Amino acid sequence: MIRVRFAPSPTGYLHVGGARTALFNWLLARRHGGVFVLRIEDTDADRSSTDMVEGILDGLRWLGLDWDEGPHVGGPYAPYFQSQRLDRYRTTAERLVAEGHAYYCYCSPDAIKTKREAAERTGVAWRYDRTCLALAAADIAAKERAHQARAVRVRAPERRIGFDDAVHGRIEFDGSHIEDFVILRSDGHPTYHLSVVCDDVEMGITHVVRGDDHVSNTPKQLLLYDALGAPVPRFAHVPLIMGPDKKRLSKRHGATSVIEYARQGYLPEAMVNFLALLGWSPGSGDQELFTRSDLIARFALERISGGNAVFSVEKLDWFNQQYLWMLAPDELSRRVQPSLASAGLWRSSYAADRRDWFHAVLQLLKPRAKKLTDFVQLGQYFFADELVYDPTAVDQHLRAEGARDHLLAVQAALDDLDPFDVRTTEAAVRAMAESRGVNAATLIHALRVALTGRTASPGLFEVAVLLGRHRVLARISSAVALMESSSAPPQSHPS
RNA sequence: GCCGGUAUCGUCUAGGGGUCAGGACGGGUGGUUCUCAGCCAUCAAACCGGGGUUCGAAUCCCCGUACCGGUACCA
Repeated sequence: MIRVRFAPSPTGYLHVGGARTALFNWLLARRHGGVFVLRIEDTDADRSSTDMVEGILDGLRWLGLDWDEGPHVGGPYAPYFQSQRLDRYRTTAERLVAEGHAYYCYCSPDAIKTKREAAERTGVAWRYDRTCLALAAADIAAKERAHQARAVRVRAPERRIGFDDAVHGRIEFDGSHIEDFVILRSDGHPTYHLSVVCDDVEMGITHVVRGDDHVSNTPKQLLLYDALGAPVPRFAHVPLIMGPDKKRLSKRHGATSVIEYARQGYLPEAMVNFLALLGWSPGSGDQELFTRSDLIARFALERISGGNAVFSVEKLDWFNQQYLWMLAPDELSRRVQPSLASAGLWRSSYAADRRDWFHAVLQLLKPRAKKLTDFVQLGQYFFADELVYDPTAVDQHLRAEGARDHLLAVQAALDDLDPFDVRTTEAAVRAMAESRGVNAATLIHALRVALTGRTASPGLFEVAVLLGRHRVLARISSAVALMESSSAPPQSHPS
């Protein structure tokens, strides 16, 4: 039975890199009918908070990565918060000392820091000098009597140590580079190495899938597995996600939190598809779009790329657009609702008697939308009573020669058109253009600005019909009024 | 500095001793058209460098270089 875990430390929101690591773990578990454990690594109390924990859980829920054991759901190895497991780490550390795998170190962090800095100045690679390993029994007794603070260090053997990584293959380290590292701080808190290994062992984790930044920690943890007499899991170190400048992805590259992408109108299914293909590929075939079950069926650690990958918002946008288009009308309207609501443009009738109309509008706008939030801007003239005129558009098409008369004529023609549909409105406008001796485009452009306030929109006649005769006529009047009221200083809008 | 990892179009990648080095995003051009988007067609764009091994290397080996990560009583 495969057991994997995602073990975030709640010092921030769920980062896209963490999200992808979680996704890979989840895919592996689902692929093999295993268990996906969520464990919170909050041993660093200063930097952790319960708000952050919930933020991370929200991110995972949004992506649809459900965990089988962990916060809220519990499980046979509860608790799943490391801050509630501190006694186990302490006990384990004591056990390692008792068995001779570790020893107490009374050196103060400051003293060590001083030594290290001195060593670095002379260009020598620093390792803890084992001062306390050499302590005589009497010295130790004296320090104990004085209640001197002590940390626990592992006694690192001088042998080559390596492992077979699922993505990188064999990775080996020379023991001479591994120092006697601290596993239990003098305040009784474990360091990362101790807590991960303890928990991974106790929770029966079979595969450790984590970021590449952990490869150099692995030999130390291998030592711990060995000292504990525990079976070593299979490791898979997945490459990091970078910004467009190839630097570690950070806020200055844009959003890094998955929840931020949710807010920006991205769909979780698009994010999952995008993230899955960032550093992983199913191999054969040119397919880019994968459903969740496709991904589960094809996922394999061995197909994860070895190199870092650049996060491309452009490609994410494309995925999002693809998934947006696949949404059924009802589903699309349900998902667009929050964006419209926060812009103050949502009406409950859109889900009731005006449902069909609303669906038709979304359908018309859809090819122009990449994100859910795009519908706010794209559909402003459908959803708001007050039209927002783009000054450039007004200058260009409304203040044009004869525009006023053209619009008035079109208005009259549309007034008693029956029926009022795409075919009839188009025919009427084109006929009007011909009788007035102008290009149909001239009338269409002016009319578009009058109806939408802008130069770009879906097909003008589709827009007109969905707006409805009443609003069309009214907006033409408003446009004419606008021309008359502000005709004196035509285009005097500096800056 | 030391240790570890990685190197195929701008980006994500497929491939892997003999291929026209394939796809996708993005970009260019043309078409459709009332604008925008979309759609259709089409183009440009890559095997980090140097040595080997081999009939043949992008692919295997070595050496460089670049980039990324680590080098804590952070995780």
